[in-house]
Amino acid sequence: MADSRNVHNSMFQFPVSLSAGKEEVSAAASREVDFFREKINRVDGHDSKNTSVIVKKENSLAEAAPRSRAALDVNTGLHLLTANARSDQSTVDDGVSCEVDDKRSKNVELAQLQVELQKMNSENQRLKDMLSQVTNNYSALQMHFVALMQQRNHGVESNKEQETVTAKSSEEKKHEMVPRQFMDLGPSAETDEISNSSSEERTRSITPQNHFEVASTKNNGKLEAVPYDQENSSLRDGKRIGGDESPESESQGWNPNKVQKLNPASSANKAIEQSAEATMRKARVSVRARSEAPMISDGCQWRKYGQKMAKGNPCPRAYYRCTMAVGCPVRKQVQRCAEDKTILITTYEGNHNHPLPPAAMTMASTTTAAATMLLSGSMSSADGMMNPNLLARAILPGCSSSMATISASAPFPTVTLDLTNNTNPLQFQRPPAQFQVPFPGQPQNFAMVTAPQLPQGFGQALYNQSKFSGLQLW
DNA sequence: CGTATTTGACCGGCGC
DNA sequence: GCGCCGGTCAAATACG
Repeated sequence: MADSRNVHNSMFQFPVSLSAGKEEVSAAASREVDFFREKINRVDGHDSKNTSVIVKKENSLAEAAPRSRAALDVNTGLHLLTANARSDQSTVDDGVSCEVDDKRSKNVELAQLQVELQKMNSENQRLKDMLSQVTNNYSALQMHFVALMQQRNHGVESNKEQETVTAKSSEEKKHEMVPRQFMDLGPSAETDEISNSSSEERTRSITPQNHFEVASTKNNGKLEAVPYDQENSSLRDGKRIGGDESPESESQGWNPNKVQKLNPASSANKAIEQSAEATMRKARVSVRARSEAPMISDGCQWRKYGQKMAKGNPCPRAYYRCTMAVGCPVRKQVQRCAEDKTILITTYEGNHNHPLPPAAMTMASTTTAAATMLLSGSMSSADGMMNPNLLARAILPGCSSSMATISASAPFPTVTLDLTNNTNPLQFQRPPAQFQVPFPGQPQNFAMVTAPQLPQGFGQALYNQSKFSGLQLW
């Protein structure tokens, strides 16, 4: 619980501290299509549909202020209010005779209202935080639940999968009794099954946690030397209790092969988790959205490091890496759809090793959730599609239908989130091995991205989820 | 002048 | 082994 609390603290703090940065990012990327701007504005503007709890509060306050100011006075203890109310009354009843008093009382009333407003804002913020915390806990629980469901399923039919998965090294083969060892990026199952950790560790592992200092200090500027993402780091957390925090072990996660060479005496558990990390690194989440801009704005800072002509597509593919933190392993590819150049395909890879502004957390949590869900259930072609519905529902619970595609085809498992509002999404890019999953539409908790082109209901649902769950995975 | 972007070179994986 | 291809690097260039 202590860890969990710390996580919450950090999560609630960094959006505030980074809010200015977010604005800068948005300003700098003014030409980008900012999918989250609308949501942010709505957050600030207290969108009524999405923030029902908060809005309820605000509405009641807004209405209460003019109507029953006396009642508010009782609550706030501001005696001036009563006087103001009386002065109001006098203004109505005897406005001509007391002009000076009326002016003064109006000023006082104004000041008092401002005080009230400030109080309400602070309380609103507090409520927001509380709600985020609750949502976060809920999300963590659901993540854990999904992981456990996958775990149960794999417990039944994991032999074949394990043969495939563990064929990579003899060391790993020694641990065939450990289900989901390779496919599980979810820290929860890892700690559950391998380290038999306590519930406290489990809670921490499934709770978003950042180890930014570790990640940033251990790398020397080379992205390849930074295997860390938050989930991986939290995954490691369960193991790191053992005490191995050497930079060498840090770098091992990036390349499992190198791991074996560098540290032949490493335990199989390590190999397992390193493999999982490497797999997580390869997990991809692709977002399709209509955009005239060269790149969608997802709240992060990106630096272009390459551009290539991809085969079969006249449009070049641009490669970006996240520059919000030194050594952040997250990269993304941006490419226009060959068939429909208005569609921008953004593929995210990896997890951020740093706090994100709220706008970025929307997308980031989506991709992380997608990747985690995908990898927790799709590491082998036979098993990966075992429960696509579960995965899909976890990632995109608010989608009505045909909004996401889960692909376990080579080379990397990929989740594609289609925001183009097409009735037949991904018809061009979907390889035969891919799955397309319809989603029953009950908004739950995972974040999602939205685009201006989205139908209102969908956008709202996504916004609902993203606003609160954006905090949960990062 | 510092930072970001461009772009050709390079590298590793993979199929033949 | 060779060539193709995707991805990355890094020097050159552009930009503010």
